[in-house]
Amino acid sequence: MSDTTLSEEDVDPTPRLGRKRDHSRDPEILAAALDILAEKGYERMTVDMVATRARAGKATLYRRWPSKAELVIDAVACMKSTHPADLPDTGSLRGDLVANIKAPAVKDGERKLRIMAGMVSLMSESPEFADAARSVIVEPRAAALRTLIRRAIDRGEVTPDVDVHVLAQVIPSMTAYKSLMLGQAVDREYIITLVDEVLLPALGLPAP
Amino acid sequence: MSDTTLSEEDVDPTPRLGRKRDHSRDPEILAAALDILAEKGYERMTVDMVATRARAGKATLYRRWPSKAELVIDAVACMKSTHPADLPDTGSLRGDLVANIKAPAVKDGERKLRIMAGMVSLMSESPEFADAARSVIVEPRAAALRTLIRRAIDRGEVTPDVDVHVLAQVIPSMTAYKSLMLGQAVDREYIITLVDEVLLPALGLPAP
DNA sequence: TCTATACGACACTCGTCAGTTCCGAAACCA
DNA sequence: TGGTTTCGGAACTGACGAGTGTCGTATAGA
Repeated sequence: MSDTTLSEEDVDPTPRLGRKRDHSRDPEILAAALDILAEKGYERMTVDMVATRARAGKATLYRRWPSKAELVIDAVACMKSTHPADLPDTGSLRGDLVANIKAPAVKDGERKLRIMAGMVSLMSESPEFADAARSVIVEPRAAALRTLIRRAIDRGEVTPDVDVHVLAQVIPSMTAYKSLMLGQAVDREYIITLVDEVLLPALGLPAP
Repeated sequence: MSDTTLSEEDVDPTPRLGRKRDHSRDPEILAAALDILAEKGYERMTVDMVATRARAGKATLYRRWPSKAELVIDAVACMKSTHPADLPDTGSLRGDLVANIKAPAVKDGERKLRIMAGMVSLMSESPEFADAARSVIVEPRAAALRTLIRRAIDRGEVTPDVDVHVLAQVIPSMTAYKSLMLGQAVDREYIITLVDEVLLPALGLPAP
C-alpha cells in the first residue's frame, strides 16, 4: 500500500514518452500534506495549501493522486513508522521505558497525535482513513511497549499474570488524552511521571 | 455561560411586541445539534441538517444564535453534566468504581466522546470550543474519579502518596483511546478490566 | 381588530474549495 | 529538431454550505 505511487509505473506496459515525472518531489508533497493536516485537520486543509507549501502546482498533485482523500491516505501510510527495531535494552523495565523517551521521539509523537486529531472525526466514517492512521501511528507504538513489557516478564522482573495488551496502552492513551483533550503539552517529564506513578505500580513494581 | 440564550431577554428594556419566541424549542434544537455533531463532526455538520432534524426552519435557528459556531458552543455548554452529586459510596474503592459504571452512563459517555471527537481539530485553534468541551465533558468525569480516590485515601484504603490527579485520568483516557483511536466499543466489562488490571494495582490495591 | 413578531418552508446570494484546463517553459526521446 | 509529457502558475467550473430574505400562517399585545 505504501508504494501506491509507483504501482502504475510497474504495471504500465508502454515506455512513456516526454518529460519524466519527478518522483523525488513526492516526499516533499506528502510531508507538506501531513504538516497542514496536523495544523488544520482534514476538513480545513485545502489542496491549494498543500501545493503552495510544497512549492508545486495543484495540477502536479492531481497528476499523482486522484483526490484529496487519496493524497492524505497515502501521506499517512507513507509516514516513517517509529523506530521498528531500535528498542533499548537496559536490563530493567524502567530503564527501557525511560530510554525509549528520546527528545525527538516525543516531538515526533506530538506531531503524530496532531495528525490523528485531524482525522478522528473521519475515522469513524471511513475505514480507509482509520486503517491508515492506526497501522502507522497507533499500532507501532503499542507494539513497542508490548515488547518491552513482555521482555520484563521473560526476565522475571514482572509477573506473567498482568494484562500486557491493556497495560501497553496506558502511556499512549494518557499522552493522547493530555494532548488532545486537555490541550496540554506532553514532555519527557510527564511521560516519566506516567511510568513511575501509573505503569510500573500497575505492574507490581515499586516506584523509585 | 449556559444561559446565553436568555441573557438578551433579561437585559432587553422593551417589553417586545407580537408573537413570543417559543423557548421550549431550544432544547430540541440543541439536542439535534449535538446528535449531528456526534455523528458527523463540526465541519461536516450543516445548519440545514440541524434545522431539519429539529423540525425547525433555518431562520428560526439564526433568530436565536448568530452563527453555527455559537450554536454549537451553546449546545455543548448546555449539555447536562454527568451526575453532579450522586456518587456511590459502597465503602470500598472498587465497589465505588464499579457502582459508578451504570449502563446509561456508559452509553452517555460514548456519545460525549463522539461529540469531543467532532471538535478535537477545532479545539486546538479555538479556545472557546475547547473550554466548552472540557468544562462540560472532560472535567466533571475527572472530578468524580478524583473524589472517589480521595475518599479511599481518607478511609485509609489507599496510601496518600499516590498522584491522584494523574491516576484519575486513567479510566477517561483509556476509554477515549479505545473508542476514538482504536474504534472499538467501550462496554462495562472493559471498564471493569481497567479498574482491576490498571487502576487498582497502580494504587497498590490487590486485584480480586 | 390591528400591528408586530415568530413560525416553517423555500429561494436566493456569496464565498470557498475540489477538481479541470490552459499557459509558457523545461526535459526527454526519436 | 519536433512531438510528447512534466513542470509551476493561474484561471476556470461546479457543487456545496453559511447566512439572508420572503411568503403565508400562527400568536401575542394594544
